[in-house]
Amino acid sequence: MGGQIQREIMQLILDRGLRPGELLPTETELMDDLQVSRNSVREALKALQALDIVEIRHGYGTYVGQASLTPLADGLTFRTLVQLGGDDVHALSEILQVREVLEEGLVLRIIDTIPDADIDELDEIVKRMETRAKEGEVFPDEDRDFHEVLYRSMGNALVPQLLSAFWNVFHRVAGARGWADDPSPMGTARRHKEIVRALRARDRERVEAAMSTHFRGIETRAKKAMRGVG
Amino acid sequence: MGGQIQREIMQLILDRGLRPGELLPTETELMDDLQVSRNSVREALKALQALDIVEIRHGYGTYVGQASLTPLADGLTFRTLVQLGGDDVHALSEILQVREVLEEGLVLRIIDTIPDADIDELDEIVKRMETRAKEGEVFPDEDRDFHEVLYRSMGNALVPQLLSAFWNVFHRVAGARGWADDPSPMGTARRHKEIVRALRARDRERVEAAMSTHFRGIETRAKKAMRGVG
DNA sequence: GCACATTTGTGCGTATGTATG
DNA sequence: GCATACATACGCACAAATGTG
Repeated sequence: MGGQIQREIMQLILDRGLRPGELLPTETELMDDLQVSRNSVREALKALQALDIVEIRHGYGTYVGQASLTPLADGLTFRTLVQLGGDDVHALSEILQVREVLEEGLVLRIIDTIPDADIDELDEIVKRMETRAKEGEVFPDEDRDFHEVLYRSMGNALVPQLLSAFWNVFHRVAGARGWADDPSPMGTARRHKEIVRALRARDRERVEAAMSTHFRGIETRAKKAMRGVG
Repeated sequence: MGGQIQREIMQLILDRGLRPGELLPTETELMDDLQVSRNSVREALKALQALDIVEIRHGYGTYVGQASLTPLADGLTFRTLVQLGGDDVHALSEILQVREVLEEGLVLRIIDTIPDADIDELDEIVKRMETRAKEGEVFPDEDRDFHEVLYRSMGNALVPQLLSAFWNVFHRVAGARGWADDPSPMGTARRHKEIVRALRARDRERVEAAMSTHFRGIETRAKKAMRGVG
């Protein structure tokens, strides 16, 4: 089997109780431990690096990785581009649909419990969005921060990583295809502002409507981009 | 940069418009095209294989992969085990929480549109569950099929893959930790049956309640397992 | 700044395993 | 069985990056 050595290295990490950030044995030591050649060790490490299970630093050593969702973003990006290449724009709307279902469900779970401090922070982010929008600029970083702060109070580390992965796919595909930036930053800022207002009012129906409107905005923007270039 | 050759190979696939299942250039051809050694090509291919972007068949050739969510399942499994190793059972409940939000949102989107034929198929799956449960057996395959058929009518290929990835993580972690199987197959079958009944009645509130109960069952089962062994 | 050891990165040669004709 | 073509695996040598003294 090709993935045998990979599994042995993963098991070695688990057996020795190594934690993310800690140093792995050197390639030479792994050769001795697993009784395989250096090339085989390196191929296994490269595969594990692609999964963010290990992190390799030239001239220093190999660490246990964070097992982030980077590989998910990589895989989905490639998957989308390959399908777009075959004249299929369906893949991107599938990702958008999953993200929408997730966020509309998530926001209802935090509506009663999100601290006022977090809502204040969302307000600040929206203010920055508005400032940039007035100058005709786009604000991908603020957009990213917004959705991260929104679900921070859940204490679920997987949620922001998953959303971030979807977000990355969307923007990387847009970049690779040469699509234009958000054509209406003012509208995007306004839709985020309405989410914050609805949240502050702790108004369930209004929050649902605001989040739904937010995603209609993204959908429109994506379809425009596809028509415009693709 | 380490991932340079990987990106070049990905770009090569996109540039040549290769589709999943099609044959890539041989390693020798890639050496010539990219002007790098065989080892470098192989390490890049191994990394892409880990992401399911290429598929390597010994003695035959390298194909464009399906870009499935296998890497997500691998990464989340490792992530969970590493954190459990550090006395942290939080990671698994995070995954469960995301899956719950997803499924509770998804089921409301198909409630009015799922074809009667699919509901009939769900009924058949539940009947198989009951048969096995009566014999004291567990039914992981039927469980898997149930949630796949449930969302089939959405026409979103990402949904079942994502749910399947989460499902795999859950069961692989359980296996690696030596946790016991479902202690109450009858209860699990009953909860699935109620979902089908609520769906057939197209009763929104009842479906929500049934899905929520279903996840309370999984949660209980997981917590029991953790207490029992971990 | 400099020399040195350690570690990962790259390249090449060769032998072996596997599928096709 | 044999020949061919390909992937797989191993071992060695040297280059490049990093940390230490």
